[in-house]
Order: sequence, then C-alpha cells, then structure tokens
Amino acid sequence: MDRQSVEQVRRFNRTVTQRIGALNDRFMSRDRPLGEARVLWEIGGGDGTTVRSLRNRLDLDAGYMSRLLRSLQADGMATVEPHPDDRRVRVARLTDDGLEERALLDRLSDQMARSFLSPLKESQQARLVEAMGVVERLLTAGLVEFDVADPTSPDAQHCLDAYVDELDGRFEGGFDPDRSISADADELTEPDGLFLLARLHGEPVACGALKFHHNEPAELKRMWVDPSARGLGLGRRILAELEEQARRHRVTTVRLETNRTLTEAITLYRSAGYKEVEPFNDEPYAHHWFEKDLDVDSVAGTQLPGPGSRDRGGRTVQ
Amino acid sequence: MDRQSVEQVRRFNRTVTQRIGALNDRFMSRDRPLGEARVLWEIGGGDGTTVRSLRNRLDLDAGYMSRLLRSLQADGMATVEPHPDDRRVRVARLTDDGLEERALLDRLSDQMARSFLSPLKESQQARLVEAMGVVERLLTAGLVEFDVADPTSPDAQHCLDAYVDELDGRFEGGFDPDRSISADADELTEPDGLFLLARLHGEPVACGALKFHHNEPAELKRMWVDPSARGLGLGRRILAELEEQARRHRVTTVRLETNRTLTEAITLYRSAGYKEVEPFNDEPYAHHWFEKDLDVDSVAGTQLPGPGSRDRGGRTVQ
DNA sequence: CATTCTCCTTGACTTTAGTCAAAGACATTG
DNA sequence: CAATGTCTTTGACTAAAGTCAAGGAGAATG
Repeated sequence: MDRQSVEQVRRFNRTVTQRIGALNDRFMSRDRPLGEARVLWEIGGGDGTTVRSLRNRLDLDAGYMSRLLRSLQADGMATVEPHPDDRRVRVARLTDDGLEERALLDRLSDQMARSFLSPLKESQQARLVEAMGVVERLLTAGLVEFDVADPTSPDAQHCLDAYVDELDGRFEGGFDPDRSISADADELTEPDGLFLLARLHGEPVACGALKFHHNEPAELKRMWVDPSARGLGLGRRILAELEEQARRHRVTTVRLETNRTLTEAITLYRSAGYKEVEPFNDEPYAHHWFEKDLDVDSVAGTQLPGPGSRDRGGRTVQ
Repeated sequence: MDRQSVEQVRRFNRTVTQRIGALNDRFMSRDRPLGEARVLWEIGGGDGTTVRSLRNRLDLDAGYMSRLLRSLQADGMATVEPHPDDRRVRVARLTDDGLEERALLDRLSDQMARSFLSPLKESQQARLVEAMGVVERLLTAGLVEFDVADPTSPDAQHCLDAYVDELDGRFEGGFDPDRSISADADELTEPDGLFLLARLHGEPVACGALKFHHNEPAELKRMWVDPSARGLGLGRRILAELEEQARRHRVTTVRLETNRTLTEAITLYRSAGYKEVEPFNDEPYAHHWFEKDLDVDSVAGTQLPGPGSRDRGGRTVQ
C-alpha cells in the first residue's frame, strides 16, 4: 500500500466524509436536536419499531433512548406502546405529524443528493454515481468481520436457514437437508469442524463451514452469502478464511461438492484453484466435486485490525 | 437525473459519510473533547495561525473558540500571542507537546486510512483509491460557487496576479500586461464589462472576464484556473457562465485571442464551439483568434442552488 | 486625540449528549 | 409461585457544545 493511496484516502476522509457528513447532520436536525431527528428517522414509516432495535441501530444508551422518545412523544411526533406479544418490550410508532416530518426529511435528503449532482454535466454525474457505488461497496466489504461462531447461535441459524431456503429455491427438485450429507451443529463445532460467520454492522451476512476428518481431506460445507451483500467478494473471503482455518488444523486437502445450478459458486471454486475431481461421495444433490491442496507452510500470521473492530468498540467479539 | 442516481447518492451519504465521519471524530478525540482536538489539528505544525482564521475554518463562535484555546493552553499544547503587526489579532502556535500530539493524530489518521485498504485485495485497493479520487474531485467541483465580483477586490486581485504570473512563466518571452491589450478594473466592471470569480470554500480558485463593446462582439479575457483546482472542469464552467452573462447583456458574439503555449485553453475553446478566425486585433502575445456566436434565445432561467450555498449559510454572498 | 471600529476574551448562561444506578412491570423457569 | 431475568423508564448527574452580550486592548480615522 503506497503513500499516495494513503494520502488519497485521507483526503477523501477529510473532504468528502467530514464536509458532507456535517452537511447531512445540519439538515437532519432542522429544528430539533440531532439525536431526536435520528430517532424520528429510524422509527420509520412502517408498523413501528421496538425500542430495543432503535437502541441497537443507533447505538445509544437505554436511558438516553428513552428520554429521546419521551421528547418526541411530547412533540406529538411519536407514540410508544407495549408490544402485544411481550408487554415488557415497547414499540415506537410515528404519529401523522411524525410521518409528515419524516417525509419532509426524506424530501430534503433527496434534494441534497440532487444538489450534489445538479452542478455537474450529465457525463460527470454518471461518473460520480458510479464512483460512489464503488466506494460504498468496497468500504462496506472492508467492514465485514469474520468470526468462528457456534452453529447453534441465532446468527448462525439465520444463515443456515437462509442457506437451506436458497438451495430449495434454486435446485431443480428443491432441497431437503435430511436427504443430503449431514452437516449438523456438532459436526461443525471444534474439534470435528468449524462454522465461520461474516457479520456486517453486527448482522450476519455470510457463512461457511468445515468438517474435519483427521487425516482425510476436510469437507467444505454451507457456503452462503446474503443476497444484499453479494458482489462484495465475500464468498471469496469466506473461502480464503476457511482455507486458512483448515491450514491451522493441519489439513492438507479441502474437498467440496456442489450443484450445477450454483454457477457463481462453481466459478468461484475454479478461480480459487479448486480442480474438478471424480465423485468422492454419493451426495444426491451434487453434480460437481472439487478438491484443492493447501500449502501448509504459509500459515499467515499478523493481520491488521479492520475498521470494523475499531468501529464497534469491544462488543464485537461474541 | 434519475431516481437511481439519487438513491445511490443518498446511500453513499448514509453509509460512507456518516459511518466514516463518526469513526473519524471518535479517533480524533482520543482523550480530549472533539472541539479541542480539531483546533489542535487546525493550528497545524507551521508558524502559527491567527485566531480569526481558526474561527473561519472551523466555523465556531468567537467566545467558544477562545475558550477552546484557553483549554489547550492550560494543557500545555498551545500558546496564544499577539500578532506582531497588529496586536489586536492573536496567533495560536503549538508547543512541542502540542506538535507531538498532532503528529500522533497524523499517524492515527494514516492508520485509519490503511485500515480501509488493508482488508482488500490489491486490485480492489486500486479501484477504491481511484473511485475515492473521482468522488472527491467531482463533489469538490460541485461545491465551487460563481459570482460576479469587483475586479479590485482582494480575491479578484489574487486571481489576476496569479494569471499574469502564470502567463509570464509560460509564454516564450514572458508576459508584460502593459504591452498587452488592456483589461483594467474599470473595463471589467459593469456596464463596460464584468469579472467572474469562482470560489471554493471561500477561497478564489478561478476567474474569467468580459469586455463589452456595445453592438460589437464582446471580448473574453483573464481566464485562469488555480493549479490546485485544475481537472475539475472549472475552465469549461467559467466559460459557460461568461457566455450566459454575455447573453444576458444581449451580446451575440464572443471573441478571444490566445497564445499558442496555452494548449489546454485552446482545446477548451475549440470543444466549446469556438471557431478560429482571422486576427481581429494586434495583441502582441496572441497566436490564435477565436469567435463564437451565442444563441440569444436561450437565456437560461432557473438554477438549483448547489450544496455550496447551503453549506456556508448566509455568508456566501459577498 | 477623541471617536469609532476591530479583534478577542470573559462571564453567565442554555441546550445537547451521554452515563449510571435504582426500580417497576412483565416474562420465564425450576 | 417464588425466584430470576428481561426490557424499559426515571432520577440524578457530568461533560461538551454552543450562544450572547459586555468589555478591554489596540488600530484607524477624521
């Protein structure tokens, strides 16, 4: 990473981030404290939002959050009521006035976006929008955190359920995990295997798993990327992380089987150095079997902490 | 401007700007209030900074600024002394401790920049840096404000001096404005002409001027763009603004002459529809003469306010 | 050289943001 | 059903951010 790149990133942080960010805040808090405005915005136009989820999304103290809601309530912008299913939980909902205010913020936000584009010629507008997309995606990709997780944890279950749903939708005859070769929680927990989870802003967005077989090749299982996070190169990173973990467990060969409808995955495996081999098991849903020999010597050591870990303070690690 | 573009800009504002901005603030204020940290940073490592300029750059209240400086002084980070030339003005300067602290912030800023890049593959890093550059330049370009200004004002003089210096450096035999066709302040002031100034964050970065000749073609003069602002398309925008102003003054034809060493300018004129014509004056420094007929019918009307005007509150207009 | 203006500081606030612990209302569980 | 745990609110603070007006020191001006 050269000096020039670092300079460019810093200039970007200063110029774009600071200036536009300040602008954003200023317009958000038109005549109300920024904190309140943000809560107003986050409650959203839908069916209401639990206080808990507001607190998580805005990363605010429970007491503070409560006070902000009280203040919005006093302004007639929101109501807070107990959740019908669990009366400890409370749900905030915007009143008509609140909805109107939020719609105004929405229009202003639009107007601000337009004001960035309007001074530019059309070709420049297109270039700006394109470049913003690239920056957004690549920075987002950098914020993803990988952890070995318990496959029975809620986040892991979310991924595994989504994985099954997706295969069921894509395979010609659907997908029933009971008919497939097993990859149960205990098989994906050390020392028999491991489950790797990728999170973005705390939300699970991708996963992958390994089953170890002592001196036999390890099996790669349950590779999945959330649709909203595709195109960030997460699949490739999950794969690399799993291989890294496999090396740490002294695995020399990794194997996997896959279905012919999963074309992106097949492309990924090939480009990551996996070679197609003869079927090594009788997985009924598989059409292709792949294998890769790992270079055990190069177990990577140091890794700089990504911005994600810094961003979220100490709460990241489980 | 389509809906998708606006959405992308908004997503960018949310994701990139907010998140990175917050990150930036958090690391800036390590163990001292953000306000103080910003002042510490802005004072800089150089020969000291006047309190007034700090106030302008950070856009803070005079009283608040004073208090922040007092606080840095108490921490032994800075000194504040009267300006030698004008003892009302006071100059803030960092102490050795202050310089050390600032160097630390500098290193952290570097580290943060690296942390954005390090999770990415090299090719992705390059794409990110490239895209950040594009976003920065195009957003910056959108923040430039154009005003008709008094050519005797300090900002205008700055541009005119820089213009003369630049020509003097680039023309084969130097440039002496007294030997060239005149473009004095009164000739560039309405109703005889006008002087257009482009500012970025309040600093003059480009200019251009017109001399009107009643029913004769108007003359285009003093086109200049600050080296730091080249590549933003400012030349083209100055040109377009001047033509717009000319149309408002019922000018039907604009003329200009230029020197062969000014190749970018010549390219610009040609691409903006200027046709090379026979010499129409005896400007000693000129090698090319250009002319363009204006379409008088289409005097543009509405113009959306750029983000610049919003950004700087009411203080933008002179 | 008195007046006016500029630049900065100070005092006296207010508002926003945020923290922490106690407690109340409700749900869950052995 | 008592004990324990969860979710949220309230009270009691603190720190940071920001505003406003008065005033003092120095420069500029008629």
